[in-house]
Amino acid sequence: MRPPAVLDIRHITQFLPEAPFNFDATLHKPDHFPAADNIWQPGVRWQTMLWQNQPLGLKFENQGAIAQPEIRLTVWAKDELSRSFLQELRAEINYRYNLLADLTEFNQRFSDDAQLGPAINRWLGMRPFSCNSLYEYLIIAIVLQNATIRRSVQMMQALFEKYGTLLAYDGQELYCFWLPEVITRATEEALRELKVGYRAKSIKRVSEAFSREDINELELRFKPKEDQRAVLLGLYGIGPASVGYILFDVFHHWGELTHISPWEQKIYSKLFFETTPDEPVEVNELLALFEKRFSDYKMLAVHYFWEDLFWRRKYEKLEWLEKLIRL
DNA sequence: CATCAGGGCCCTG
DNA sequence: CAGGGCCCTGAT
Repeated sequence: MRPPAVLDIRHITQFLPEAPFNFDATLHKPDHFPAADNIWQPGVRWQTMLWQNQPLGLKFENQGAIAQPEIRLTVWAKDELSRSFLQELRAEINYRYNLLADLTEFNQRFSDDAQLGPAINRWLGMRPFSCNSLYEYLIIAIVLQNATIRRSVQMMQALFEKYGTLLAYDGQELYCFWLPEVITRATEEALRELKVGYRAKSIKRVSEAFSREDINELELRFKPKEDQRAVLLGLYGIGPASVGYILFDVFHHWGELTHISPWEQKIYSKLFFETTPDEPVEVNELLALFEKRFSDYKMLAVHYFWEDLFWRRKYEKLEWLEKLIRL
């Protein structure tokens, strides 16, 4: 293992998220697989970030409360960072972590919903977030395809060790993502050695597309949802399931829910129809229910149910759920 | 031991 | 639009 790059330049800055804001439920998603680029503990998240070609070490600390939110962000870097760099970084973090998103309408509209209301109460101020760039999220999506959790974790770790940068800051050692060009220079065989299987081709071709700048993430943010979908589907190895996650997590379309995979179908069936896993409710019926009850907020609503479930799983064993999660 | 479906997607017919 | 193939792995 290469020695870590030590980051010793430090900047401290403060964020004032829109209230209500739930720090832990926003910055930690118990359903995400663990990865070597972040660590969470209550009130703190360490996260690496590759921004404008600079590997950064971030540390988010909760300094407020749900009604009076305040985050202290410490940024570690190798070199001195310019004022404009830090300003743009701040804007990017506000965007990726949805810190300024206004949840008022969502909270009010569903506070009386017998099922969603209590979940909103428990997780008031929780937002979806993606700490990753679009390119990075695409790599994660590819690694998730047709694999168990354990295997996704193993593939991601192998990719980090081979192509990422190990960073040391604040007493932590975490990997940082690579630039697409790095994978462009790798052969498909070299990728296959990391046990990513047929995904090697997708990882390489997506990296090539970003290296050529076929896709400009910042521009794509301002395009209509269906244009975004079409662009993403045009990438080799990226299909409707991956795109669904991206339109929600990366592009913040809170009503995007068009694809439900078999394991998710079984969990939704249990949550909304009390069915047994061997006889799940039809996907179309689930989609119709979500559309009717939550319309343009349906994925955000589902996010609340989903996270609620996985937070519970952290502290109590839910036998039926364990059987449905492919570890 | 073998077979199979899968935290999908591509390609072919 | 249906169905086979693909890296692997856990379930049966």
